[in-house]
Amino acid sequence: MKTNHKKLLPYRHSLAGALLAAREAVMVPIRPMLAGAGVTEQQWRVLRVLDDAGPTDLKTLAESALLFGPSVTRILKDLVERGLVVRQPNPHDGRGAIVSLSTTGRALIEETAAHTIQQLNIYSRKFGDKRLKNLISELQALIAAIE
Amino acid sequence: MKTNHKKLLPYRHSLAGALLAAREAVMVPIRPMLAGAGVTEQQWRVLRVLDDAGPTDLKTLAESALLFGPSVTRILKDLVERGLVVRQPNPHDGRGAIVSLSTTGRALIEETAAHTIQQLNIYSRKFGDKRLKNLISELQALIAAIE
DNA sequence: ATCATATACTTAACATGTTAAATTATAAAG
DNA sequence: CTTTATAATTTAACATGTTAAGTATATGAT
Repeated sequence: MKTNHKKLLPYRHSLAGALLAAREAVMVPIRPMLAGAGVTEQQWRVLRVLDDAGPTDLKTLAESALLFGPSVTRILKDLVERGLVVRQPNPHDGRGAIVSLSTTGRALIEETAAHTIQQLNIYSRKFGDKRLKNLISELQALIAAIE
Repeated sequence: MKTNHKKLLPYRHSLAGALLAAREAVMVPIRPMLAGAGVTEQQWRVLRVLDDAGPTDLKTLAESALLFGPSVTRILKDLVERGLVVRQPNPHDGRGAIVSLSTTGRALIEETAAHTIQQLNIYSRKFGDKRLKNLISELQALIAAIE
C-alpha cells in the first residue's frame, strides 16, 4: 500500500509533520521541569508572555501565547487564584481586563528560565549555535512569508 | 516590566515559540480544507500515516502520527465506524490489532492530497522552494541531534 | 507447567482545545 | 439621547490531550 499515486511526502517529511515532530522533540526534556515548577505548558506560555510584555490585555495575551480566548480565561482564573498573576480592570475599557505578573509569578519565571536556558545550551552544543539561531530565523521568515 | 533580568528570549523568538508559531501559520489555511473533508487534524494524521506505511499496529501508528495511545483508540473507533479504516486482529500477536486504509479512506486522502500539495506550492512560491526544503531538512536534523 | 514480568492496548478521569452563543460595554450614526 | 453595530470577554458544550489504572496476552525463567 505504498504511496505512489501522488506526490504527498511521508508525514514526517512534510512541512507540518516536521514542525510538529521538532516541537515535540524540543519540548520533551522541558516538560518535566515545568511539571516540577507546578505549571502546565500553556500556563507557562502565559507567564512567559507577561514577563516579556508586562501588563497586557487578554486579547493580546491570547494572540501572543498562541491560545484561544476561552483557554486564557480558564488559565488566568487558576493563575490568579494561585497568586502568580494579578488581574485589574482596564482603566480605558470597562469591558476588558489587564493582567500582569505578581512577584511570585516573576520568581517562578526566573527560576524556570535558568533551566530552559541550560536546555537551550544543550541544543546549541548538539546542533550548532549559529545553525540553531539560523533555524529560528528561518521559521520566523516562513511565518512572515505565509501571512 | 521588561525582561532584563536574564537571557530568556521573547517567547516568539524562542525555539519552542517559533516552532509553535510556524506550525500554526502553516496549518491555518489547511484546517478549513480538512474540515470540509470531514476530518479533524488528528484523524487526518492517522489516515496519512496509514497511507504512508500501509497496515500498521497501533503502537507504531501512535508514534508515527505523534499521538498518545488512548487518542489513537478513540480516533480509530470513529474512523472504523465511518468505514475509512479497517481493523483486523494481529495474526502474530493476540493482544494487538492491525489497521489499514479502506478504499474510502484512501480516496479521502487522495482528494485532500491535491489540496495540501497546492498549498505547499503556495508556500514554496512565497518562501522559496529550495529554502523550504532546506528548512524541513534542518528540522529533521535538529530532531536527530536532540535525540 | 507455573510464576513473574513485560507488552499492547483499553477504560476511566480530568485538563485543555475549540467552536458557538451569551453577556456586557464601547462606539458610531441618526 | 437612542438605536445599531462592534468589540472584549465569559459561559457552555463537546472533542481531544494526557496520565494512571485495568485487562488480556505474550515472553522468560524456574
